Amino acid sequence: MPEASSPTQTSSQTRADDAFRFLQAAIIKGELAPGEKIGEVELCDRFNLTRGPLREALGRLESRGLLVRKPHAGVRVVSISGDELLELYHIREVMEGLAARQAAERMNQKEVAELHALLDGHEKMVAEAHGLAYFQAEGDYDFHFCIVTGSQNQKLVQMLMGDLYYLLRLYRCRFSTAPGRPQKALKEHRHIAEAIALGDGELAQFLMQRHIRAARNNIESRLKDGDITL
Amino acid sequence: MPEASSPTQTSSQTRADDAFRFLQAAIIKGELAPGEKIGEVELCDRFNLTRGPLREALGRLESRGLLVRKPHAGVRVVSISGDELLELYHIREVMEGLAARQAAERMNQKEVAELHALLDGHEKMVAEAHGLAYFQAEGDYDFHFCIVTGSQNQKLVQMLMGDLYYLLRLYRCRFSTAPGRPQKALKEHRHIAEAIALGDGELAQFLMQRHIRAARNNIESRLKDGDITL
DNA sequence: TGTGGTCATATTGTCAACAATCTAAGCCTT
DNA sequence: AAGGCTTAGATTGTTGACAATATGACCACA
Repeated sequence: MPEASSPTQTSSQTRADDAFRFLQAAIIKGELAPGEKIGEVELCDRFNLTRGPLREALGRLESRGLLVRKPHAGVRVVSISGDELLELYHIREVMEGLAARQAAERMNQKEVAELHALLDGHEKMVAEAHGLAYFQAEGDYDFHFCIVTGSQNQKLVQMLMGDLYYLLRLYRCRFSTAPGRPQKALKEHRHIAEAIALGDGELAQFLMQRHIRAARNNIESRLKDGDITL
Repeated sequence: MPEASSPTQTSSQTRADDAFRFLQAAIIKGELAPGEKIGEVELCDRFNLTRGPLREALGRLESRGLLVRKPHAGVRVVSISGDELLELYHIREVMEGLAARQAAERMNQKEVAELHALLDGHEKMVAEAHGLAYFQAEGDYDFHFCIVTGSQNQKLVQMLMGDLYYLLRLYRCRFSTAPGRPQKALKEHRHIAEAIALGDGELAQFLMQRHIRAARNNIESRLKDGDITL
């Protein structure tokens, strides 16, 4: 069992917050593997926690879908099937479509300029990777994150960030990029950003949905081809 | 402070489950009012719980958006603004649209027949209320619940049931019915069910989205007219 | 060898006590 | 009267011990 991310002292308000962060990071990094059964006592030893805050963190991670808890029997890291992954993409499609529409209606000029600048940075990145990768850093530098935030629909942000994104991140690095896909994805991002800049909500929604549907179709065909197993 | 729902002994697996159920019911019934600050010790006295399971229940309710917790400062029942309510309806529109589409693709003939029977029962109910109300019991007898379940998209069910429906139920009984609206809503339900029976996912999605948009528009105009304050 | 029963141990759920933090009341100054 | 400071008490967060439940090892029997 490799040693997990080292917990360093931080400015969080509660130990439960710490616990949540440690565990989530360990899950996303695969240090706690999908399907793996994990025990409270072991986790407490490993992350230097006591059971109270740990249990609270487990509850939060459960509500995010990252863990599956069974009363009296313990906790497993979630493991989702190919079909379930595709269902997540269906949900993502409609929700991010809505986010793009609302972003088009609500983002101001400064924010739109920042979005374009973000894409300029991404374009440089793709070029440096010789078109072989389009890796987006998490958080503020992620295109999708910026659109969802730009929707200014707090509940939508919360649901996507809380319920979907972390779950999807368990799997994202599994999909090596199809040839030419980074440039294409970047172009699609550009089109979406342009629709948003024009305030054309309907078009932004349409383009975002198409973009995510393309990703879903890609995953679906690769699952069928047996290129990927989950 | 009126006495809350009486906790009766049930067959749940943990006291945390009990606590969750008691509290959720009290919130939905308005016994714990929107915006109200609630204290752990008081809740323990009231529901005959200890703080461990109670805190776990509070965490779950927080993740469902029914409570707002602030570290070291306590818990409040959520209170959402008119704008926030309308945002929820936007989300509901796209997600239930997806649910209707997937239900059209996946529900079998028996399930579709049950859906029609459900609507027959609703029609009788509306007639008995002389067109003045279209009250749907929660759970299995709720049209929307049946559609979402019929989508067979587990994550979608979970997100709608876990993140949206209970929140919306805090507010539903606030909206007295516009004249003629029950019959209209029932007719819209019928159309949706017919599209599902035909397996026409696109039409089912369109009709469901229109149905929910109508509800949102109704709420929006009444908020603007000052008919309703939250 | 396979199946069922028993029991010890490990693990999860709960409890009560202690620690940490916040809030409101009281007092003093302007 | 209003504002600021201090402190006691209330409340929330954590801890460790005990209770409840599940699991796996071992044994007996067919």
